[in-house]
Amino acid sequence: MVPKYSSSRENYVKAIFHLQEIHGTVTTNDVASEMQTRPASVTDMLKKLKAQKLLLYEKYKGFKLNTEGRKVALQIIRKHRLWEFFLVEKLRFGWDEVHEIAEELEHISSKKLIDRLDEFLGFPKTDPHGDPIPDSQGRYTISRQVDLLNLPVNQIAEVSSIGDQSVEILELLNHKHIALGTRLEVKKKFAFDNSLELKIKNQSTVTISEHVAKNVFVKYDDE
Amino acid sequence: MVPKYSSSRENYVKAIFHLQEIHGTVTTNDVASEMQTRPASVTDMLKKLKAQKLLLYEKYKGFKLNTEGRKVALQIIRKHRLWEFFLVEKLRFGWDEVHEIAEELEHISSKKLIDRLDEFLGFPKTDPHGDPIPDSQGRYTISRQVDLLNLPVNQIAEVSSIGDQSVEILELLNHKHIALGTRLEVKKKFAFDNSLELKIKNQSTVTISEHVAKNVFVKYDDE
DNA sequence: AATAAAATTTAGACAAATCTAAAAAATAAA
DNA sequence: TTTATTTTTTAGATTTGTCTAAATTTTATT
Repeated sequence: MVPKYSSSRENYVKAIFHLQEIHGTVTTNDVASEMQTRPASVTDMLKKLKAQKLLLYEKYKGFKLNTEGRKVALQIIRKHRLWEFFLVEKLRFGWDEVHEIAEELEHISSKKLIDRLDEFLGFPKTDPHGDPIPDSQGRYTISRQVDLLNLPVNQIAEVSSIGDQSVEILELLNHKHIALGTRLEVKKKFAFDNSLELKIKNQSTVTISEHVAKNVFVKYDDE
Repeated sequence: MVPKYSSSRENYVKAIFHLQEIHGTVTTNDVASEMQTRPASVTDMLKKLKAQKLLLYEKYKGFKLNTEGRKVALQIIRKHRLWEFFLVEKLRFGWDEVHEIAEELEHISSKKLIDRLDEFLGFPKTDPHGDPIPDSQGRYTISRQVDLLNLPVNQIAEVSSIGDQSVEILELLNHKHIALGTRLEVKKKFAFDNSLELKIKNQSTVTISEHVAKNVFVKYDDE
């Protein structure tokens, strides 16, 4: 009934996973600065993670998680993001205040708990920040979040957030039937003023200015 | 943002609180056997708790929590019981499987989290085992859980659990309109066969056998 | 009241996670 | 390709929580 890995070990695995997603390979200093700790402490932990067979590591060379390590990382990320979703959707927290609490909750060990929570929340695909939530097998779909200017033409996407929170832009978007969750695609880009022509799914075709496009963020599945 | 007390310290405080509720005063051996640890470890921790001013302790004498210690204990108990309630009511766990998970969740530090959870759950007064949940100030109403044979005559009480889980007893109780949460009182006790006459609140008067009475547990506010 | 038994505490050790300061290895620069 | 710089690792301490074995204090029993 004792957790397989300590909170500390889990935090290292999570940090390494995060860094190797960005840079491919990971260094001791990277981890130290990511985790606000000392390089010597990182080295100490690397040895333990290697002994536990979560890590490919030879001293003075770079390192990365092996398959088992990635599996562990994805389960922690799953827990973190499901708890964040819970805090925002059920307990009415703002998305800016949930991270710290989820840092604690992600270390609760029960697998059954997290699977039941997932079900209770309706199997959400992304957390309140738009990041994907791995399923109980660790599978997830990478969705990219970009503003409309950077959305490839003919790529179907879903509105995930609005940059500018002014009443004015919301009024404009509302008029054009664009809201959070709306599925749409860019049909044409006009180089002259960077305005866009959008096809709102199952709806009309509308035109928006560069200024608006910059403030509408969408996500779409990669590949 | 670091928790004020470690999980280990919190577990000791909780155990001491539990024991002093039962026996008034607490001994080193009591705590050791309650926590499945060694007396020497208890002594070590007592010193730390005393240094932290949670405990009245002189060596070789007994000890007990001071006001601050009791406050801390009640907040942990509050968290434990609210999480148990959540697990049973929202995530459909059985009450026999929630204790261990709540042992972990009770150490999550955010006060705001627990107050929001309390609100989300509708400010429940008791956990799934019928034990009282302290409010955010640590106040709670003691309710006693007894079987119907031991319920004083004319004492209004609420059905809190059923001992025997057979289909047969549930069918019988269902027929007599007795369910979890039903409010009732004992009007008459027949010494001949220990059968009881009950008044179901806002409903009929019914008679049940000793066998049934033994398996129906109720709770009522003390004093 | 003296002694036996039980409870409690101390002394000293250990594991986990962290740190500082110094040494070693790898990389960059002259 | 030496030398200088940066990165990484080691050596040795520290803190927290735990343990065993021995010593001490309290309580119970003749």
